[in-house]
Amino acid sequence: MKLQLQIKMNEDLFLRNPEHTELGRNIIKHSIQLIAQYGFEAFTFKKLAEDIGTTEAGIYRYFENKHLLLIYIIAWYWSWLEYQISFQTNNVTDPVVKLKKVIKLLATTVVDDATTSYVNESLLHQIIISEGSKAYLTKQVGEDNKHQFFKPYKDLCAVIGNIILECSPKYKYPRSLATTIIEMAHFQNFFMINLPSLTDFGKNKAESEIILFLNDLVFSSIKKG
Amino acid sequence: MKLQLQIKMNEDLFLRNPEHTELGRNIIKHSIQLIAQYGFEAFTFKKLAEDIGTTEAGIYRYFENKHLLLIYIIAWYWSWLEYQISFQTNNVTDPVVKLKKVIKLLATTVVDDATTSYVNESLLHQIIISEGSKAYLTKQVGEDNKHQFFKPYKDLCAVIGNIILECSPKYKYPRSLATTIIEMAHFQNFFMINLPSLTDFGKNKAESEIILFLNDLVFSSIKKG
DNA sequence: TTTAAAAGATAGTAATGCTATCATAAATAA
DNA sequence: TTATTTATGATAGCATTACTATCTTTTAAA
Repeated sequence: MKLQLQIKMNEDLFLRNPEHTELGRNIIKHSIQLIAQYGFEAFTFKKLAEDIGTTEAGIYRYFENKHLLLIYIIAWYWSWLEYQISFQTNNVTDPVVKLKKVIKLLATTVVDDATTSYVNESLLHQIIISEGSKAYLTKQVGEDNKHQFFKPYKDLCAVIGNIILECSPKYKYPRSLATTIIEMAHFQNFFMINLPSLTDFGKNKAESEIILFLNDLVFSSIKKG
Repeated sequence: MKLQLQIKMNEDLFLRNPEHTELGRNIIKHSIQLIAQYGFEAFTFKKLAEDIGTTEAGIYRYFENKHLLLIYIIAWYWSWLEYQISFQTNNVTDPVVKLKKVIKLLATTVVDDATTSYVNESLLHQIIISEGSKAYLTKQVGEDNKHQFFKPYKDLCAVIGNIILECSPKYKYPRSLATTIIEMAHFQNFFMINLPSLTDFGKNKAESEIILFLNDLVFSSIKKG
């Protein structure tokens, strides 16, 4: 049985739907590779076009600019991750077990998912860590938000917030704790690799330790009164 | 009694020390204003030069590029904040009281400090919130780190980590918790203003609630076992 | 098989991110 | 005080980036 996972993306993100054409799928695939390789600042549509073997103008027919392309692939990731979470926590009744699974999913380097042929989730996870917050840390955040570009991130945050409430119905800050888990799963990873003295994981550089830290943080917060 | 607070900056950050000349101090002053106004991406040396009334080439005599200028002003802020913390927690013996003061200092919008004539700390605080992580979320982070550009941030993290250990000597993740407090003090603020559904502070939009959240997070983590 | 949609090829333009040079003003040392 | 270093101003230029426009050819759906 071979399944293709399809994620419905916000139409305002693109001029032409990249999923519908070979070139479009190549834009997604190669932009993930190039952003992971060069970083978002040094990534240009010209390099992307050369990498694909098309022209700059060709890319502009799909995406207005590189910022919207970044938001696209990041939004795709959050949607994909929400699906992963709902899949992996399906039939799990204990919310504590659910929350632990969520933390593990957030903090673990993803393996490439074969049901999405042109997206390399592993590279995408690296992009989320290094470039993820650049999607919203801009002056246009308000405009972008009006277009609902951050809905997948918000939905994920709501899902996690609800699991937190299942664990501890009286906990006062489920959403802020959810964003804290999400952001810290990535920031601690970035720091561990690049600025290890900002963390307590410099010696082993193991994701498992980030998971232990996050579990400790989350469950001591929500378990008490 | 009039005091001038002087912060010793890393010499590798600039070509010519901006503190030593009128133009240099203008570069710092106006870059803080313009980055706060336009955001870092839209900020250019040309706009800065026009704003000051000098030429682009003039700016380049002080800073190699805008990324190093950003690191400069952010590093300045962390150094200034570490000084504020050491000043405000001086003579405080109870580490819990100290840590609460630190959280408050991190999460509260700064008022302009008159002892630093050409730096507007209030605007700088806004820049830290929106642009702070862009200083290190780059492909050059390793190179920049070799030059010790992030030392002020690391020092602050160490100071806070030590206060955490004073509170709870057996706590396992003092540095990661310190970076979590620092980053979340700013991210929750950004979210509260720009993407409020990612937080639990959307209704009142009050910094005091972020402080309550962080206090709850931190003290439940370190108080047990 | 026509015809519309997508892609390729090429050009061009304003802004960005620099570097270089030469003249002048201001500060400092001889 | 003069000499000379140091900082600034003024101007030019250049490669890259971030687009927009147009025209032709290929591909694919009606």
